[in-house]
Amino acid sequence: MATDRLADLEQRTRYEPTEVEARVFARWEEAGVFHAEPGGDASENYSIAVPPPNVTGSLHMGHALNGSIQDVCIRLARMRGRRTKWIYGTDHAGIATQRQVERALEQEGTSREEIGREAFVERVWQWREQYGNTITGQFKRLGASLDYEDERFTMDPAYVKAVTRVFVHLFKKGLIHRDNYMVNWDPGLRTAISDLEVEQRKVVDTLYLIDYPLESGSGSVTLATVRPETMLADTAIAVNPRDERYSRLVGEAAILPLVGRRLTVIEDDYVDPEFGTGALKITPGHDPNDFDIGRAHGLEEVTVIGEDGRITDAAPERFRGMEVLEAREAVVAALREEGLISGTQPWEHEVPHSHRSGRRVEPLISLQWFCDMEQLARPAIEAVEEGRLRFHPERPYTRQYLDWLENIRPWCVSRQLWWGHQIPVWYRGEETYVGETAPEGDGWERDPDVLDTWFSSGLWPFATLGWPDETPELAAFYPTDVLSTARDILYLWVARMVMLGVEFTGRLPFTDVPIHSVIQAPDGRRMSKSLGTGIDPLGLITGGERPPVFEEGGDFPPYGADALRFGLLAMSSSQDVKFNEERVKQGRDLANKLWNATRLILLRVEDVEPDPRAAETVEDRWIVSRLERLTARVTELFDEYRFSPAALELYGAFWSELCDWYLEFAKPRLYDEDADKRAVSAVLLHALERSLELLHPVMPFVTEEIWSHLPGERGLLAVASWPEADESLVDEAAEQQVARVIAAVTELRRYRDEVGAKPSAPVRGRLVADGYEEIAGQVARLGRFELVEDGAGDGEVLATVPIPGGGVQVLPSEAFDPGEAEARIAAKREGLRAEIERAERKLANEQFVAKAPAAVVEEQRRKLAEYRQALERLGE
RNA sequence: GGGCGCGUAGCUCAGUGGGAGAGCGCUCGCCUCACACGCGAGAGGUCGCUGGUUCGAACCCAGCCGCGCCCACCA
Repeated sequence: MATDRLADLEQRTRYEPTEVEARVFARWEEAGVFHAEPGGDASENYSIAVPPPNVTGSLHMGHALNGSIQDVCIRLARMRGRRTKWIYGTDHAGIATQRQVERALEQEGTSREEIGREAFVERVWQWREQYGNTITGQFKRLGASLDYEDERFTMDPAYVKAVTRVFVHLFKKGLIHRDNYMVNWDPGLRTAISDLEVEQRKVVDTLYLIDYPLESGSGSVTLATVRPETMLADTAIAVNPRDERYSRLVGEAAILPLVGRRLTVIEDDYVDPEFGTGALKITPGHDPNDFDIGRAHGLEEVTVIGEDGRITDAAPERFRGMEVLEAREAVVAALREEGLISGTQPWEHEVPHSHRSGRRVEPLISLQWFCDMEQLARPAIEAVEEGRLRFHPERPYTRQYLDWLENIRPWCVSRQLWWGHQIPVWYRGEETYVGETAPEGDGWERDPDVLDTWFSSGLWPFATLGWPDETPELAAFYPTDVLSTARDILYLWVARMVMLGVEFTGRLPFTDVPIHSVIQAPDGRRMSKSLGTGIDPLGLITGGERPPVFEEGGDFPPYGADALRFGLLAMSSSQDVKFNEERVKQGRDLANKLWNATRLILLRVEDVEPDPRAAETVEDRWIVSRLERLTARVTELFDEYRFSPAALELYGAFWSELCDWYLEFAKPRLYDEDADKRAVSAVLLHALERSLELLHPVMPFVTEEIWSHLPGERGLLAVASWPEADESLVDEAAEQQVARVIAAVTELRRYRDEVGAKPSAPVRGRLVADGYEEIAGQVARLGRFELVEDGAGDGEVLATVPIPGGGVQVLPSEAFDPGEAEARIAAKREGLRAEIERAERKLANEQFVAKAPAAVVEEQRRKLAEYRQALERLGE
């Protein structure tokens, strides 16, 4: 059996992720390691609620990065022995999902209006059945150790109950009310959207100057607007009270062209006398500022643009039914005809657009449900101020979060959609009923609107665990620990979860919020499906066509999930970064390196227990010590949510220290058939075991696969213990000594390279240096020198290669022609002289010696002495 | 309009007060008995610019130039 295991290793000289990953994942699932039965207390358990992807969505780069980050946290906690649950589920994603199904209906030549609400909602459920689990398979492919056995959906009956409970509670508390108010209307989706779903885009419009004749007949007032069509809804003209140019007009009236309405001239401080003509047309029905001014002055609110984006019957007949842009042209033409346009100019400004449909937002007065947020915001602010809720990195997110909450405005929660949580309000005539279930009696009609998707996602961390029922899951896993996200949904989702979590559970839903990079396309543009700049993470895992955003074409090689995870973690930080395929390649190479280092070790070691205390040589003590430091460092970085440095640190330590140096140091003992290999075997197995443990959260597949090849019965790595750094194994002396050996070997290799020594022939030399007693053989072997004792016939010393603590005298040999070495020695002397001069200058500076810390000064003195010695040896 | 961030090797990015780093790319030499997805050696940065603070600045401060993000109701 052990021989089978080794034969397998012997044959596979390359790590093949595709073949391994499916098999390893199946082992995890069979063992049930991703699911934890509720028990214990939330404070000792560990949980994360995954940001729920859209039901019909598929894995994009953001999911892949965020999934990798969360999986690191989850696997780390699991290895630390905590009862760990990564809460899984999907979001019904109101608008996005509804749009997909609408498009499908359009393909079939029908529409949601045609089939009716009930049938439409039924269709969406079918859609979800059909496309709803794509992403589950993709998360598994990534190796995400989510609790797939316990999947939630924001439209599950239990979740609906939670949403309803919350709405009713907030209503009874007086925080939710219905009002006619100005909202952001998306004419494409035909629904109201919240302020957060609006994005400002720079647009060049035409600014029109329009003359409004005065009622008195004595001239006119000129007004500026970029939206002439809205003049049809003007109900006043405002000027600044301190603006003397207009003071005689206050209280007078103008006549609205094309309409004939009488517009009183009012005074309001909002108007900037410096801007435009200093007079402002007031359109309370179609402009948020004018709306406020209108309410303050009790002006009439006229609506000329309807929810369908067309001109309403409130406008003169000739404009009715027109689209907004059509109406704009018609109004301008009509005004021109009357000679009332006194000028135009191009006008660049920011215009609100719908984040979802991309359409220009139409500010409209509409009857909607609003939630007052100020009261809910207070504890959410305090939690951050008191350090109970932390963002990582702290800057700039803490400040941004606080600024937003401190200036929070009412949240428009109703949406004119069919797919979502229908608002639990019923009407009968003038009566309104708000409750968790339909009211008794006939004639009640339910409010047709649904709630903003973010209203239900705001309950995610506790509604997924069964709230409002007091379930065992809720007791065991709420509050959760971490909420990982990109910054784009900090307000939209994170802040709202905090507010609602505190309001309904009395506790923060999580305590730490790591915020990761947004990964851009390689050309620096946003990754987006519509721009064609998206990169499918699955294509990188399994190998697939390289999308056109890459300069080079062709297919991705099958990098594997570990490589993608490593790459994403290594390339990300808090800053936005361009996608970098090289990092993924680096991850693949690391997996292969791990595999092959394993082959060397397992095919050569004796069957002993891994044991760092078996170290017998200085190199052994060195690697053991380095691994302890690595353990401490990586643990610290993970705990600080600094995944990129952690991944790179692991890579560097494993590759350079373990593979490039320690494995080379170990080879003589491994390959010597007569040697007692027990000590080196115990240390090698320890080094491998420790490396696998530390790398497992980042690269779970390859580490688990290798783990299964280790000798002995050891169960799954996924549930092995996370190592704790052991101070007593840190060995300063060994670290210093091996650092000198490494420097010495590098010097010798460089010398060989520069004098053009034949690759296979050793250079003869004599070691004249202190501190290499135990390890001179290693220096000679790795530096490819043949070190001889003093003796007759050594020949002339051709040169001295300076190494820490002395030098190596080079003696004549077959390896190279001595003439070629001279230039190199001269250059070396030059370099040393420069170093000596720099150090001398620094030490001659009295201020430096007086004010710099003693250790810094001492270090300079030490270096100076070292360089002087080296120069001396080179025959200055 | 307000706030925040970035500008470091050809490319992508680390690095917050004591001699400039990584990966890839490049040059030279190696199929050396784990790995060519490899091994060894090397070249390559006046750390955006200008001042200042400091014994000492990529790092702290001020200004400028160039990019980017967030927030905001100036027609």
